[in-house]
Amino acid sequence: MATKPPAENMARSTKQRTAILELLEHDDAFRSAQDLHAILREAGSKIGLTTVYRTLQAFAEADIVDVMRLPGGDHLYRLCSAEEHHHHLVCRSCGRTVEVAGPTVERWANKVAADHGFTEVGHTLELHGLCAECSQSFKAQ
Amino acid sequence: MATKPPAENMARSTKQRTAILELLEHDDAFRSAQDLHAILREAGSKIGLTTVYRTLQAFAEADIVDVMRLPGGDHLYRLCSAEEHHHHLVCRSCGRTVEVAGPTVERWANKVAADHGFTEVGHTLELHGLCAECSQSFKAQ
DNA sequence: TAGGTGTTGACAATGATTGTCATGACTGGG
DNA sequence: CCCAGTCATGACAATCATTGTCAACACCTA
Repeated sequence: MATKPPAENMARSTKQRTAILELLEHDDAFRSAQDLHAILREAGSKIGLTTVYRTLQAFAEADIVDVMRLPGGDHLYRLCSAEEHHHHLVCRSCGRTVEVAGPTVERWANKVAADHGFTEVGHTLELHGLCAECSQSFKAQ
Repeated sequence: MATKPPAENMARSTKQRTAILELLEHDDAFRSAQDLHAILREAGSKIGLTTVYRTLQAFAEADIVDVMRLPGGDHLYRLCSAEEHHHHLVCRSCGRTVEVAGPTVERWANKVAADHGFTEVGHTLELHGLCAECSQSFKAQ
């Protein structure tokens, strides 16, 4: 897949934004702003941490990336293919991520909410485990 | 319900721990450590913020309270009645909380995980919306 | 190419949470 | 009932991700 233009609703296309996007495209795991910043600096970029944060935020608002929260509270970002609502199944060893549609959960959530008189219901759901490969390694060991 | 002794696996029972527990017992919404600290100080207690944090952490580890994370990343705590695994349906206006069992979700999560070769799967799920009462208020307005 | 405007980046500021450590409060044994 | 030993407390400093600020800069269009 070729690098997309940074975003429709962001006024300008800059080196920094392009660099961040490219990085995300070659990565199928969630990364933190700090991670991405470190990688970019490592690669010789002079990009600022503030910019990385701002850019990722903008991407998130534009639905270009998905955000997830670590137990510690940090934000992780990942380029997402699916357009519609979906959830993530994340390997807690290698970070590999699978996108999962969850019509079952949506229905369940709506029903439960209705049962209790709640309206305007949203939900957050995350699955985490060990992917096939990492399961192997652990077993081998 | 009478105030329970602070905890089986905490060595000592102190005024501070009892105070925190009592507060949680009279509250059916999630509260932050800072909130609880503020309330206790308001009520004349000289309890320290550090203590509140530590106590809540200990309670959480002992499964005396449930923890949830705000989008901002803060921790919220609430005394929980159900012993088994369950989820929460939280009103984002008044904070009222309903405990919800989710066998449907558990099953779904396990199936999805298995389909992708994942093992040792866990999940986090949260429902948030407007409770019946708050829905009314908003409509009226 | 020139200018206006959106972006950047260094730095300071925020704010929740955690670490530290001397002082103080429980509890069981005598 | 009192004492010692140990665990808990609280004031304070330290962390650390994230956000705010603002002058300097880069992109895009005319």
